[in-house]
Amino acid sequence: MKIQSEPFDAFSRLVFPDAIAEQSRKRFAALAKSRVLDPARGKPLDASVSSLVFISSGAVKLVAHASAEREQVIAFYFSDDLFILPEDGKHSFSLQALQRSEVLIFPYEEFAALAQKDCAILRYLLDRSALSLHRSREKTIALGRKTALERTASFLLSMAERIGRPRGGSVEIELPMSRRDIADSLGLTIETISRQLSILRGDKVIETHGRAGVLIRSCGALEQRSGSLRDAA
Amino acid sequence: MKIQSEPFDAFSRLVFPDAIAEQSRKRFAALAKSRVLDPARGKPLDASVSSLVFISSGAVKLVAHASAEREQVIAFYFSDDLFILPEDGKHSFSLQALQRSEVLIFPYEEFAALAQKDCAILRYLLDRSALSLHRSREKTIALGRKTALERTASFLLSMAERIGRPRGGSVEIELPMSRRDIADSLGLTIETISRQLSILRGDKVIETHGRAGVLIRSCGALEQRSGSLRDAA
DNA sequence: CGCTTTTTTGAATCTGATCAAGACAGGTGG
DNA sequence: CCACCTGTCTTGATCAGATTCAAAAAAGCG
Repeated sequence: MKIQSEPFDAFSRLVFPDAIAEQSRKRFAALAKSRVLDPARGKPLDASVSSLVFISSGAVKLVAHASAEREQVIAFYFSDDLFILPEDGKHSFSLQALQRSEVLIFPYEEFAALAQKDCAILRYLLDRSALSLHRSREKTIALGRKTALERTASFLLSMAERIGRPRGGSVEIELPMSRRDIADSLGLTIETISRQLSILRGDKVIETHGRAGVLIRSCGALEQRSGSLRDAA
Repeated sequence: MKIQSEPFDAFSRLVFPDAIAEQSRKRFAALAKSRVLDPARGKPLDASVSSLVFISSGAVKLVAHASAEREQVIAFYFSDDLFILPEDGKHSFSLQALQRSEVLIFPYEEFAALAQKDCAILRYLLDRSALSLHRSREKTIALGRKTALERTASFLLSMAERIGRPRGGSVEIELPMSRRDIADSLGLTIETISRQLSILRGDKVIETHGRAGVLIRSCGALEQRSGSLRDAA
């Protein structure tokens, strides 16, 4: 877990072209609010206006409150992710830390207006936005047409890709989120998540170590259980 | 249903700033493939590469094939909508017409590269992309945490907003999609959709006329049944 | 008007939710 | 260092909402 001493510098290196004027950089910096989010503390984000959020370090969840007791995790985000936090509309949204996280928050409209002077920045935003959209569509498929086991397998594969550490033929994951978070992300209950993990454990596809540790022993076996296209053949 | 004699002109008026150079316009035009999609004909779109699609007239569905017999409708698009058709990855995607539709197809990478010379165009793309993302996230909430009745109510409200015609306090909708399409969009079966519509009809919230005609007699009553936030209060 | 396709309705089944105990991890204080 | 305590996770039994299977009714078309 790397700690950025200067969140804005990390953001700068990723988003800005090398040639950007120092003055321009400063205008963006003036727009940024830097925050440290802690899992213990309350809800950090007023989503009264659409924001652009950059995760400098840590891990967060974007949560939608469907109603009083129903929460839906829209997405998980990790270091170097950049995404749009929507303003509250039919549902209310909030950003919650899974672990201590450093984030940078920009008002979306102002940022886009400023970026309109430099196409490279807009282009970067567009591509990140397209990636978010692609992931959201994959989630739609999972929630709409996959069984509990398939959703769980897909989730593990997605986490392996994003935060896993390859260990020979296996992949080791340290899950920063609880079973409840996983359940709220997959549209299931914690009990169901636990049962699916037990099934995968029984099939020797994964090992679990403590609450957070997961070792994927066979990505192939997991893919077969994930309900993706190639398996239908 | 208006018919555009010149799809590219319609696209042009929406996307390009007035000041765009004629030469630049021509370069975009050279990139565009114009197609007429028909419901009867087979699958029109090779999604071998990411595309940008503009619906000049008509109505289409973006479908993901989860596996042999499982289809998920990712989204419906209507006149003047602009969106990204993803290339095939873990799942395969296709675009299918709900009615005769005129569409414009651009290769995404080439379009974005060309647009990089004009920030206003990139900005338009970004905003449309953000809208797609927002709709996709709303769908995630529906599929993850809503009951069959709530999903059906949300669907009708969304269609009322996008293609409905206000009639006093009511809204009249002419649904271009079949029950199967609705079911595939909401992650349910056609039987369940039919049952939910019957319930809403029984409650005098809607009337149905033939297959396609729906009259929302009370948007408020429908919102109460849609499981959105305000109702929890 | 008759034929095909889509939609509606009904009954049985099943997957995942709910309710209810236990087991385990991991932190705290003796 | 270990016993205890708290919150999370796992497992089991029952329940409910949506699916599946089956058939009838309605819509749209030639």
